[in-house]
Amino acid sequence: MRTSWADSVANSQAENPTTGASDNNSSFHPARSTYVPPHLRNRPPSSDPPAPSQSAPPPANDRVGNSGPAAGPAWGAGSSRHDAGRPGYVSSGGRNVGGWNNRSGGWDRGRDREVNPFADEDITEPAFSDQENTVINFDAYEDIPVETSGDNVPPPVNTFAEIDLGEALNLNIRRCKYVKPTPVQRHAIPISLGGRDLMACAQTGSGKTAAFCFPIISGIMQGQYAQRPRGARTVYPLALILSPTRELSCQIHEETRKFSYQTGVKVVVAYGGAPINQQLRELERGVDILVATPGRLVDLLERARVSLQMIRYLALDEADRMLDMGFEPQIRKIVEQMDMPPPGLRQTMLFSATFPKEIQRLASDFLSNYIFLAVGRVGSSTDLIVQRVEFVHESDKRSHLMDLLHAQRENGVHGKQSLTLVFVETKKGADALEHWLCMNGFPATTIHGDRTQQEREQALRSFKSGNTPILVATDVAARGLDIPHVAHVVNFDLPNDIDDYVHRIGRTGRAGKSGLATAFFNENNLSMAKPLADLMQEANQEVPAWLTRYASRVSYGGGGRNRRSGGGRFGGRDFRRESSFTRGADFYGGGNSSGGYGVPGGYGGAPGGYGPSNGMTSAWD
DNA sequence: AAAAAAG
Repeated sequence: MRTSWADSVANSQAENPTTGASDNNSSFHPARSTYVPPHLRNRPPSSDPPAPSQSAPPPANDRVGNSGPAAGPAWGAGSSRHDAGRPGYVSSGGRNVGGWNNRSGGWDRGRDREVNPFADEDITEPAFSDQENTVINFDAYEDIPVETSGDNVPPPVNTFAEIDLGEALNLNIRRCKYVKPTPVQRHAIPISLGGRDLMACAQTGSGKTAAFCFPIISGIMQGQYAQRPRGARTVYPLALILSPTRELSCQIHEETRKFSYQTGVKVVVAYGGAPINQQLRELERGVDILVATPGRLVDLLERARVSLQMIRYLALDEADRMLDMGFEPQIRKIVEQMDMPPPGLRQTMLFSATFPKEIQRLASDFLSNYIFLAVGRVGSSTDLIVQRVEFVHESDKRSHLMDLLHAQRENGVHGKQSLTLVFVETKKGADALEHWLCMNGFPATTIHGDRTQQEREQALRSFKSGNTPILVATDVAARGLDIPHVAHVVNFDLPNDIDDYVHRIGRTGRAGKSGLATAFFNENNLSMAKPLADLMQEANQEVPAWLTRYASRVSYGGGGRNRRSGGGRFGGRDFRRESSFTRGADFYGGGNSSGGYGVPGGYGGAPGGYGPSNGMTSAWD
């Protein structure tokens, strides 16, 4: 019933044959007609054993790694490698014997208890049987503009096969049915494998988690890390992944577990609102990658149950959020004031769909000689999301929402209602709207920070399963959550920041599928008129004339913080490109005129600087 | 001003 891996390729090619025609700015067009899936690549004409069937995961006690029929086909000798400068790598002539899975630490005994994270795949979405839709529509990503800046940017890859991620990880990639890397993965993975720090700005739903997870897992598998101290009850993770909400941390954990299945790399999640004792027990069983929200991590650090002194990889998901006003002190405490190795001694990766310049400036404190990567337009899935704005007075919002929901119910696809995510401004407002919807016969639930963690997770489960096809949410659900089958995002209350809008609408149109986003605009949202109109225009959306009129009245005080003015097509642009020419002392925190971004060589004509003629590559060139 | 994140 699931399509096979090869069929997925065929399907994704057949589904959307015309996508490539529109964008004249793209300079890279992978030769789709000659595409060969990774498991068929680099294969000598005969003699190699067949690739394993990805529809039949091996039993849970399957031997790990180097032996068995899976070894070989994906890594032909002579395929290009990006292992330069990675300490500890052992080249093994294309057969990956010996370089992998020889970590010390001896918790192999725990491995046979490792729960198969792929086992419950088919029962998690009982309401949706069209499994082929879970395959990413790659053609939707073919023509995406890419911009990189920094010293010696490693070239992108076109397939997973040409990256030496290791047998066990590649097997998991196949189990996940990832056919080929998404644009952000194509660029970010070689950068990370090259040992470089990275600030990456990529559209919502484009596979950022895998982009930072694969190099971490691969690096840990290869690393000959010194025996970690075994302090009384302290654990010493090698990698830390931080995210701004508990649900997102959960999701990253789930995903990372799949990627690390039978690799010997242990992933543990820690977040607030859940009993700490169970998390402590998990930690005591060993942890290589710790996924956490900031508050609970600080708690664990203060109890000395976790030490960061062995951290080799730090990833901040939704990094701009993590560094905004509310979170910044906590993040600085974790990254700068505990025992984490400084930039240069760890590898740091920051990911988000949006990256305002002022946040980039803060973030550069955490980075060393980093590469900036921007993939896609205006931080959004743009073309895949149809955006509508309607003028709705505050008092009319509920009845207007009901009209939308009625229409959607009647248009219901295949008899089942598609999922609708409704964003509101306040927690009280969320409860009130949920109650009203339920009273009016619409099965709704709500997620916000005043609910218990149990309630939050239950709400999300109920929504995902289609049991409660309407979810009323505050911004707690705005970022990162990957909820399949969200057909419609309603901004019942518009946010005050255009970046929040970008993240919210990004809950639909995921994995290359289309989606609809409707915003209710009224006199309370005047400050959003211009940023919203600009964003929609850049995304080739139809902008109502009335909104353009509001937008042209420039007197609204900039409350919407139109960071994109003059910003052009990219959701993110490397702030170093501008600051290196303005040289304002305020950008450098005073006096620190060359090393402020960890960029050796400064900004002048020196080799490795940021002159327009060197140290920069771009997909446009 | 609101949201999130520790209990």
